[in-house]
Amino acid sequence: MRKPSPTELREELRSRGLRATSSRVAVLELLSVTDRPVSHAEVCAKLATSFDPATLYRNLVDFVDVQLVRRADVGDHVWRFALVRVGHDAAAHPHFVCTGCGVMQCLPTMEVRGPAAKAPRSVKRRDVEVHVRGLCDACG
Amino acid sequence: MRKPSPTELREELRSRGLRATSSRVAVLELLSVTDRPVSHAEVCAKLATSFDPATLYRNLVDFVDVQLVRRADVGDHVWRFALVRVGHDAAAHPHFVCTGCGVMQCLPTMEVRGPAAKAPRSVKRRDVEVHVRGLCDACG
DNA sequence: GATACAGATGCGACCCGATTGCACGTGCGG
DNA sequence: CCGCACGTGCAATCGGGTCGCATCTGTATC
Repeated sequence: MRKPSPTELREELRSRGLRATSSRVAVLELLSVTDRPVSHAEVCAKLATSFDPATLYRNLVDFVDVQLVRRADVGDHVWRFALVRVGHDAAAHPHFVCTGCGVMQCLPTMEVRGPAAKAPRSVKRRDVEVHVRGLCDACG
Repeated sequence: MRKPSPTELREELRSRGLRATSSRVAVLELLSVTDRPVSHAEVCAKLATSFDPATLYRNLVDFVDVQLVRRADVGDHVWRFALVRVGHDAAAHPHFVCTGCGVMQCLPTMEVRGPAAKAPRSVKRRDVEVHVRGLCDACG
């Protein structure tokens, strides 16, 4: 993951209507250089010496509110936060979720199909996220 | 959902190596007559006048341990417990999960397909659960 | 049936992630 | 460079999930 410059990060924040505070820049940078969803606890582990855990939490929630970040729950009762990357629509393709360690991975070549007769409207609309849940090779 | 007789429930428990206590019979009956995953809180709402919440919780995890019940997290940070029904393999077909209210629904006609080239082994093995996450018609 | 004991229960305590209230601090539009 | 709306720090709360321990009970055995 490319490390964006502080200026880029600030502009990204400002363009979403958020003030470019130092904690937000730090959190956003952390997310930018990490290619997997991270939990609030992980963010704290990296940044809690500089910022309050509640602040980091609110930063993450703020990012979710402005759609900079997606909040995912992998099944372990811990929210994970991952940058929404341009050209990467969550609804576009399934994602593999390891039920052991929580890592997520794109499955760009796969798709869900079949008659959606009795399915909810959101399925027919393709307005859904598909999670393929199992053990990753490392956990398996 | 058919209501099984207490004797059937007791035998089911005994056959799994669990003692047929009154709380277990009550919880198992509740699960048997409910066709959607229920949370610990819901079980408590029905049975807490007769049994301790911690007991009900332990009953549920006991059931999970002996594979009588499946524990599902729908994304709201609340475990849901659903009876494993014969002839209903969770890996067999996708399940729709409402991200609003948590109801789960089978999508028996749908399937995930496509080249699984870079996918984890568990995907190739089909040893995975597929969740289609979106809003149900009621929440939509 | 009576008995013994492994397993189950009830109660309370505790952990930890999530969330919020409030007083103080600061980014940034004017 | 000023003011204030927005953000932060701190502490407290809340709730689901878990566990320890003393007591009780389902069951195998006699």
